[in-house]
Amino acid sequence: MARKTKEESLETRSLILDTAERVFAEQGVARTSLADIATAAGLTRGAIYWHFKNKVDVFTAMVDRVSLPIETLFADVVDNPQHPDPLGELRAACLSILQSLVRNEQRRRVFDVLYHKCELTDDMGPVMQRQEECLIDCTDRIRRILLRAVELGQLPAGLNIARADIMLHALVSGLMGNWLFSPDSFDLEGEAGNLLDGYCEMLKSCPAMLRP
Amino acid sequence: MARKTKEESLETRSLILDTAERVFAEQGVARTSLADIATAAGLTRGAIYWHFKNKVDVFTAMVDRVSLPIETLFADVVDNPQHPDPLGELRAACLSILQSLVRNEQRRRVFDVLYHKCELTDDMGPVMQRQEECLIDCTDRIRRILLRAVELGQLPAGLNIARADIMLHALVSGLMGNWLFSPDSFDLEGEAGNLLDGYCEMLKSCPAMLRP
DNA sequence: GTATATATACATTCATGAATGTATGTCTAT
DNA sequence: ATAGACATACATTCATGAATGTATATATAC
Repeated sequence: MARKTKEESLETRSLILDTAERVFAEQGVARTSLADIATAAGLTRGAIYWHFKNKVDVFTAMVDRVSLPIETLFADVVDNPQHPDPLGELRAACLSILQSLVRNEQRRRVFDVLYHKCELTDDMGPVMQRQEECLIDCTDRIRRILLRAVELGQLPAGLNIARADIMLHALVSGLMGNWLFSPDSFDLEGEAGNLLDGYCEMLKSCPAMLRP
Repeated sequence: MARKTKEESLETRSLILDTAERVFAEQGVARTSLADIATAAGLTRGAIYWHFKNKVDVFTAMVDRVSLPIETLFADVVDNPQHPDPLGELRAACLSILQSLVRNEQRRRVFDVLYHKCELTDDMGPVMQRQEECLIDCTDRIRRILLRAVELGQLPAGLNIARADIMLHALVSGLMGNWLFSPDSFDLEGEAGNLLDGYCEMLKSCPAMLRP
C-alpha cells in the first residue's frame, strides 16, 4: 500500500496491538506467528515490522497498555499521607482491579495472556523486569498503606504487616489467575467485595496475623 | 546403540523426564526443542520419540509424575466421614502442598513450569483437561470437608462454603504462583502455617464469610 | 543348553514446512 | 522530491516427524 497520515498510522499500530491481544489469547504467544497477527488484522508482516522490532516488542507494548495504568493505582493513596481511611482505600483499589478484570475486555484478555498464555522466560526480559518492578512497587505501597492504617488505629498495633501483604498479594493474584482459568467456576464480580471484606476483618481480629 | 534391558529402558525414560523438567524450567516449554532435551540428557531425539509421541506427550508425562500424587491428597480425608478434625486436616493438607513446593525440587520445578513457563492452550489438551478435572475434584472435596467442619461445630453454621472454598483456592494457588515467580520475596515455608491459621480463624469469626 | 527368530531400544538420516529477519519495491501525504 | 507507511520477495534457520539402520535382549524351539 501507500503512506498514510500520522493519525492513520497510529490507528494501524493500535489495530496491531488489538489483534495481537485476541490472537495471543486464542492461541498463546508462542504458537502465534507475526503472520497470524498480520492476516488477522488485514495487514502483512511488513506493517508489524515497521511499527515493532519483533514479537517480544509487540508483546511488551501490548502489556504496557494495561499494565501502566494499574501501576499508578495505589500511588495517590500513598502520596496522600493524610488520608483518613487507608484501609478502605486499599480495599477499594483491590476491588477495582478485580472488577475491571470482569468488565474491561482488554484487561481480561491481556491478563489472561499474562497468566496462562505466555512463558516468563529470559527472552521476555523487558516484560519480566517490569513485572518484577511492579511487584516491588506494589509491595512497598501496600505495606505503607497498612502501616498508616495501624497508626490510625484501623488495624491492631501488633499486625504483622509483611504477612498481611503476602496474603493480600496471594489473594488478589490467586483470584485473578483462577477466575481467568475458568471464569464460569465462580462469580468474581459478585464475590470480590465479600472476599476483600473477609480479608480486612481478618487483619482486624485474627491473632494469626499478629507478630512475629 | 543397541537394545537395553527393561530396567535400563525405564531409567532412560525417567532420565528424559528429569531432563525435560530442568530444560523446560530454564527455557520454557515453547522454546525448547526435543533436540534440546535429548542432548541435555546425552541422548538423541530417537530415544525421546521411542518413549513418547511428541513434546506434549513428554510434558504431560512430566506433569503426571507430580500431579497424580497431589490429586489424592484430600481423598483420604473425604473418604473418612468420621474424621474428628476435618478443618485441621484441610489445613494440614494445604500446608503439606506448600511445604513440598519448597522442599521438593521436582515439584518446585514442575509447578514453576506449570505456572510460569508454559502456555495453557488447546494443543495442551490433555494437560488442560487434567487441570480442569483436578480443579473440580479439589473444589468438591474441599467443600465437603468444610461442610463436615460446620456439622461438627468447628465452623459457624452460617458459613458461606462456596466463598470459603474460593478464597482457599486463591490463597494457595496465589501463594504458589507468587513464590515461584520470586522465591526470595518471602519465606513461604516459614509463613505458610501462619497464613493458613489466619484463614481458618477468619472462617470462624469473620462475618463477611457468612451467607449469602 | 544352544541356536534362532523377533521384538526392543535406541541412533542416524532425510524431507518438509514454518517462522524469522531483511532487503527491496511501491505508493502517497506533505 | 522525499521521507513515511506499508507490501512483497527472498534467504536462512530451525524443528518436526517419519523412515531407516543396528545391535542387543528376550522368547521359543529343539
